[in-house]
Amino acid sequence: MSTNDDTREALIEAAMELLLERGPDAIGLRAVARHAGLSHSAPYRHFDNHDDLLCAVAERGCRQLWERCVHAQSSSGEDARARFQAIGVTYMCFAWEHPGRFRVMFSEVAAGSDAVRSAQASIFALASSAIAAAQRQGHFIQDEPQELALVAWSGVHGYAQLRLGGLVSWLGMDHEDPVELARRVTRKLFLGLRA
Amino acid sequence: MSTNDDTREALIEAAMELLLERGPDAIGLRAVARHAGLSHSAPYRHFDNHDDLLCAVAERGCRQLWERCVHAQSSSGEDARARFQAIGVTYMCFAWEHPGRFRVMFSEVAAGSDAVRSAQASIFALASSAIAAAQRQGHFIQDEPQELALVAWSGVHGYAQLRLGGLVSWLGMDHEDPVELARRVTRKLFLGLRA
DNA sequence: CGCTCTTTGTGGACAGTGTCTACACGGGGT
DNA sequence: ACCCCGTGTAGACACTGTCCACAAAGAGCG
Repeated sequence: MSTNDDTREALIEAAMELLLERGPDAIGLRAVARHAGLSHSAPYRHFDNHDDLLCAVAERGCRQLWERCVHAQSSSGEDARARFQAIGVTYMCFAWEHPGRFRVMFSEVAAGSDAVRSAQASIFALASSAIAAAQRQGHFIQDEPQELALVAWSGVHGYAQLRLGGLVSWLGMDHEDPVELARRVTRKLFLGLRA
Repeated sequence: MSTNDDTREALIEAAMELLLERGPDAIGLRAVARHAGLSHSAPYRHFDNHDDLLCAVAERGCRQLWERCVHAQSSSGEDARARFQAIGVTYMCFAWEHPGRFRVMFSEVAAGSDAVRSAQASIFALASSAIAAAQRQGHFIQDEPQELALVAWSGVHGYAQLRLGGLVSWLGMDHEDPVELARRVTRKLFLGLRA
């Protein structure tokens, strides 16, 4: 319930560590409290719910991803198309490097949280404005930017999700450099499949 | 452990009903057994594990989706591009109509099962061969079909996943006909974003 | 027939979980 | 000095996954 708190932060941090070490199922309310050196019911002073904790973790993950995307975009020159591609590649690599975080960010309970959705919306807005810039430079087709962003995000997100599901390694493509593969996929999304 | 069994089928069926009515979290081992009118430990005669049950329903879901894709493809004419698009639209609509099933099919535990992965591979193979056909008709670019299928599937799967996450309704696009929207997205994936 | 052995189902038990409630402490405002 | 209120604790309850020991029921075989 509280807004400004220190132990709340410690609990989220403990949850992130547990998530990193043992995956999403390890973030139980009691396990997190134990990991933070607190009693089993302490978290209820800072979170409504188990789901509430998960949403806090998801929100933090979204903000981290957003930061990385912002940084990748701003450090890749002036060409709007390159900037846009940098966002996509960063997104894919984030999912690849932090599978647990990514899973929580787009889990079912996270989907029901307004805070998480607004954090996701920031990422979407970033992609959307990058697309608008690329449109102004004449690289992208002249269409509703929102819808283009939806399509682009679908491609990037789907690739990330399928990779987490093990598809890429099942296809025998996992020996490739993840960054290079991500680049190829984003380029194909950009160019389309049409002959 | 057993291979041919009737109650095993009943348990899976009970799990599917529970999944439909109350979502993925409702498929507990005990809850499923109760729903099937059995004792709490009966499922252990037919499944190794809770995860094993989940994988069985995931596998069944994959096979259902595969059947629907096959049917959609075969009942949409001779044009290879239309056949390919039919698969994508069917995939998106399946996720939209059966969100619980879809979530289980691509959950973390399902990703660890060989049976599920081979069921997913059937879907991928379907898309892959549809792409090869479209290439032969000159509709698709001449590139490794496997990689094209990966990109196409990424787009379709990502859209489905994001829609489940509530993104589409958050964008205010949920008043549109889902089939029509799915068509637009697949067309954009086909055409690409390039000007 | 009677005897085993395997399969299937049952209930009991244990640890672990989410959640609620009752209690203890400690600092800030009146 | 007093009393709240925010924070932390332990206890309890129902529920879960999992394992174990047991019962019934049938198959194969002397």
